[in-house]
Amino acid sequence: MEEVKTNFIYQEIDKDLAQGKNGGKILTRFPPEPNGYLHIGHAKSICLNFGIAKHYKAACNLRFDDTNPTKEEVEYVDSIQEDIRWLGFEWEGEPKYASDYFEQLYQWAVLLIKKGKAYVCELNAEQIAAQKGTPTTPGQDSPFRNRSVEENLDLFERMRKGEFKDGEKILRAKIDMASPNMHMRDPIMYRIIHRHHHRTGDQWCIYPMYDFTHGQSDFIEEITHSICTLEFEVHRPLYNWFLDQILEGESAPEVRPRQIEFARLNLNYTVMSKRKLLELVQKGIVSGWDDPRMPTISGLRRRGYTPESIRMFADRVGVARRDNVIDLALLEYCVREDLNKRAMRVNAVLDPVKVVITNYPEGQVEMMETVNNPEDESMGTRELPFSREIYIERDDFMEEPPKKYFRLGPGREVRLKSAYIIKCEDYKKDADGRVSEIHCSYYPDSRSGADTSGIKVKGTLHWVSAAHAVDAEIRLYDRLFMDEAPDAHKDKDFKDFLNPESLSTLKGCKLEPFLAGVKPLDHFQFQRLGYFSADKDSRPGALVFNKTVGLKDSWARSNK
RNA sequence: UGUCCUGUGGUGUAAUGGUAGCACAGAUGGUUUUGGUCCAUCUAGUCAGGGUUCGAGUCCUUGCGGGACAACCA
Repeated sequence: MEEVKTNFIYQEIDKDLAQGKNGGKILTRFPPEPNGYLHIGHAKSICLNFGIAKHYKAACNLRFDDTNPTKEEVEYVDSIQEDIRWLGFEWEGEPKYASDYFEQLYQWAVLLIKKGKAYVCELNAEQIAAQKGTPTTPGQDSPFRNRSVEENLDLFERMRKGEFKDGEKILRAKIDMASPNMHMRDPIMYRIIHRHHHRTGDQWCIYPMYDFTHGQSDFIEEITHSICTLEFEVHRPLYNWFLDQILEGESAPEVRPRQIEFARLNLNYTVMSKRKLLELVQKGIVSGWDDPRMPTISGLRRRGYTPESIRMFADRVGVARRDNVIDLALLEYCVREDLNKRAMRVNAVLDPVKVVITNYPEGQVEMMETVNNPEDESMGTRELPFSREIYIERDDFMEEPPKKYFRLGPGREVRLKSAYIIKCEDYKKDADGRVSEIHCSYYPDSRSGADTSGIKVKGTLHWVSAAHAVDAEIRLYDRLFMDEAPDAHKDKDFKDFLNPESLSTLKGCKLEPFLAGVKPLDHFQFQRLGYFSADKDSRPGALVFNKTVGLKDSWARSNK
């Protein structure tokens, strides 16, 4: 039962299939450049490409677009694979690399030179920019545009041999310097970069540009549908032009890749460009690519998001061609939706205040049975220790509570979840006027599951037994940026909108003893608070939890 | 003052010439030993004008709004 939402890309593929294109074959690809970690925007693309493969019972390749050794690193290659697998997808065969095709690409470049469709140009970057024109004015031909084929061949071969320095020469396609499409104005095919490449080592000192690489790599792999984001739309004529050139005079191939663009994902209160995310990492504004405030896959994972929740999100945002900004609330909804059904309910008190149950026998401990997840009976039950002194949330007591406050206050009664009903008899304050201890009585005949007291209360509180509680550090997160579109302000840097309170670390939190032995990335609902999971920094005796997302809180909302 | 893309509730996304639907967000009520979940109800939309048609969100046209394109990045 694949409930894949339909979108225009599926419709285009269906049309191609109906026309008998590509021999009925479907093959997609996910083509990251290994120059950063994957983020939630990539997750949309991954779910789309792998989702199409799954829907059509076809496959999806993973191909690293590694044509720029100045930016790419093995660390990124590894993290990308880990993230895709974690999301629940498996690519076809071994990971592929554009660098696997360097020799073939070189031969195709030679072919273009021989056809008089490419030339070696000696203009520098500024000169090229200057003669390129603007979107509204045509460019001018390079003085090197009409070199002989022989000279171009010789020069290009010497470029490969390393006879020239970086930037000294480039290979350009000879198309049309007056084209209204800037990308058709004799685009650069190869540039000289004397730099070690993470896979080909020092074998090459010339590297093909994206435009001369991507379409041909798709062709080599027999990708049928090359799906990318909207900014590549203006590249499509060039994508097709290069394919036309290398296919000219050949018999028609079985598969001719087709580029289709869709609108990238934008999230409010978030930046999504790898360049900006890298800056946050490099400047130490966040702790790393996997900082739980980052919109990276690794950040979301550490934050406690599940692969299922991210896939659900990708499914719900849809795929179209118009620009969009998705509300962060939808992402949060998806993770709540998933975790609600799966997360074990436990008790944790983030900001503890002690309650002494004055009529409860000193030294007595009762084990209270409690359900692990009311949404899933199969998750069973467990026992919680109850004793004379417990902790409750400081928020759950008010000296002068308003009428609609259902929690504890002088003379008020509440249910302790899975335990007794208590009544507040008295409380103490410290020198600063802070409530330091609350004294309550309990109703022995109100025990959960065996309540014969007949008392009705409006509120139920979570709690932990003071003597049995384990301490933990809990990290709470708020959005990283205070502005809905931090990178959309012309005169301001996106970092001007950083939220100084995006991380708050709580120490001395009190957890029920069950939590002492949990593993990182196990998901829990801290009853009445939200979803949490143990951080990778967590150690036995020094527990650390991350708040993934809070529960919906209509009380807090109505009090705003 | 170019070329291309794109305009459907607050935010997304369907409707492929035939009843504008779904989700999130928001509001209200019910259930509840989580102020959660769940259930019910409500709010709110085709950018504007003209045209074609029995019938237009959809096709044509003219405007207007938004976006992309001038890296030896991808």
